[in-house]
Amino acid sequence: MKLATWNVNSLKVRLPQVIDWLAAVQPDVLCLQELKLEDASFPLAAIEAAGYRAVFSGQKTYNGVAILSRTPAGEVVRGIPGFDDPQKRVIAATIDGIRIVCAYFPNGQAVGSEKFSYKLEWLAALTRWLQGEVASHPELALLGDYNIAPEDRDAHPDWPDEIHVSAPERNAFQALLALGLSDAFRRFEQAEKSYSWWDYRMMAFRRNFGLRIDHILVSTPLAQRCRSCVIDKAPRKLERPSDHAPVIVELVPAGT
DNA sequence: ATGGCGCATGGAATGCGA
Repeated sequence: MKLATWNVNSLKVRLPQVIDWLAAVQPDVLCLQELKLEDASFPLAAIEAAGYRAVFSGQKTYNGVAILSRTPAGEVVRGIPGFDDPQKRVIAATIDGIRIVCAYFPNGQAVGSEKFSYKLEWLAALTRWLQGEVASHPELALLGDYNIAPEDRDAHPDWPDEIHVSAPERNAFQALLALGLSDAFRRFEQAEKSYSWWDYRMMAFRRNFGLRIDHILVSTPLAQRCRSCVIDKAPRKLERPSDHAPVIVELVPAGT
């Protein structure tokens, strides 16, 4: 079973790439972030024609998240319960017994800014909510664009000591791990300077001037089933790419 | 990184992302 996440930076622009990628990679679940479109504009017909179902929480211009899956999604939750937020950043659903949480974490803009405070409040609310989710759903995966590079090795050595790598953000990431979650990518040997995002400017992708900010955290029962976790750089090499690459985790069947 | 691009909105110039 394959679970994946991809910040597409406009589903309208990236739809052909998403359809091609589904056919090539055949994930069972794909979490999407930054749809940048309203629910009424969600390209459901094209996704169903590709053999997938979808649940989504869209928004004009900014944000917007979706979960695509081969099998039906139940217990759908939009947003963080108890955290009133007009920004559409979270959708959760249960698919084949696994609680899938798809999240587009706030950027934060600059350490100390108003948006940075929002990022930390949002992170605290997410963590609080997930504590209960992990307890009620032993098999849980949190997939998305975290906008946090958890360790120094997750940022290019020349990346400034600012947003995405600050102590409060990294502490918040550790608080998610403390729920009993595990970074699937780090369960395996990986190349040095493995990143999932590269700025469009400055030939950043060619120079590999990037950050690893797209993650898949898994609960202990799922961690034991992880066979691999990879960042797929192929879509970043296409014409008009998203600035993010997809991340894929492969699970072996339960009880094997 | 000083900025550099890409996307959305709206129909030019600006805000935002990371």
